[in-house]
Amino acid sequence: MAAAKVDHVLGERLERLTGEDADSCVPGYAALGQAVLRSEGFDAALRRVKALADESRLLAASLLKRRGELCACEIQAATGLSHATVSHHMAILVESGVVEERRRGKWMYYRLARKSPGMIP
Amino acid sequence: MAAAKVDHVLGERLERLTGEDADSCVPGYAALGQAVLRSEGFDAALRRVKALADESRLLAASLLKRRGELCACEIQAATGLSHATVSHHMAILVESGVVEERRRGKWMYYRLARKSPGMIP
DNA sequence: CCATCAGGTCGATGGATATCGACACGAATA
DNA sequence: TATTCGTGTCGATATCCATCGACCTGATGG
Repeated sequence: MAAAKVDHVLGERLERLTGEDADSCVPGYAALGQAVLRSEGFDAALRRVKALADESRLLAASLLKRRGELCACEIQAATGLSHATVSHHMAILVESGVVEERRRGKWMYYRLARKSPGMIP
Repeated sequence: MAAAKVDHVLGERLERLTGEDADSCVPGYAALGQAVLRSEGFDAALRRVKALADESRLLAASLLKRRGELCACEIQAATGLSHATVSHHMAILVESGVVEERRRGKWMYYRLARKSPGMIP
């Protein structure tokens, strides 16, 4: 676990020379990949980046960062999309935890959530 | 530009009472949306989040964050994907500026790029 | 109570993209 | 030089998802 600082290429060649065949590094890295996939916060981070990985949603988030709070009709005006599409996008942003929503009568207001964890978990 | 602190709902209703029709807030916010879309760094930020908005690519980036540097075959082992798919994913990560690459003989090494700008421009 | 309005929901669809097999290419190796 | 090995490239395909029209839900106003 702590012995991974050596040059892996030399290590792999050494392992091969000592008897292991081509896939000498596979089991260890496969387990590491599975561990990272199941690690705390990976799913949440993936949902956050996926939520922002759309031009319209990143635009909405950027507008919220600049203006603080906007209602759905303003985001619709800024993006030029139909209200159905805006509703769809904002639901994704809210569900991912990037944006918080607040009703006020007929209007729905959106603002960025406080926390800003790094992109890469 | 600095007069946007007032409650937009009251402002919109006031505009409507003063003669403007339903789309009173549309032109201003449409122009704002276009300005943000064309603003410095928006495209780069969009490419970065898009590059990370895939389970395999986010896993690769997370592994690079933990291990510092990995070669293509190790990422292939960790993700369980074909080498063609890994090559495709790493090209996207490199092209977006999230990851840097370095050849050494037959092996291609990847590491995270230094800068980590926020997700939202 | 009825009309209007902001926004949510649903189904269909067109475009984007993740994935892989097959092939190509350069580097190490015998 | 011939051979193996790691990786890039190129279709083809299957899946995902952004978008919108149509309809529905709640709230406001007369």
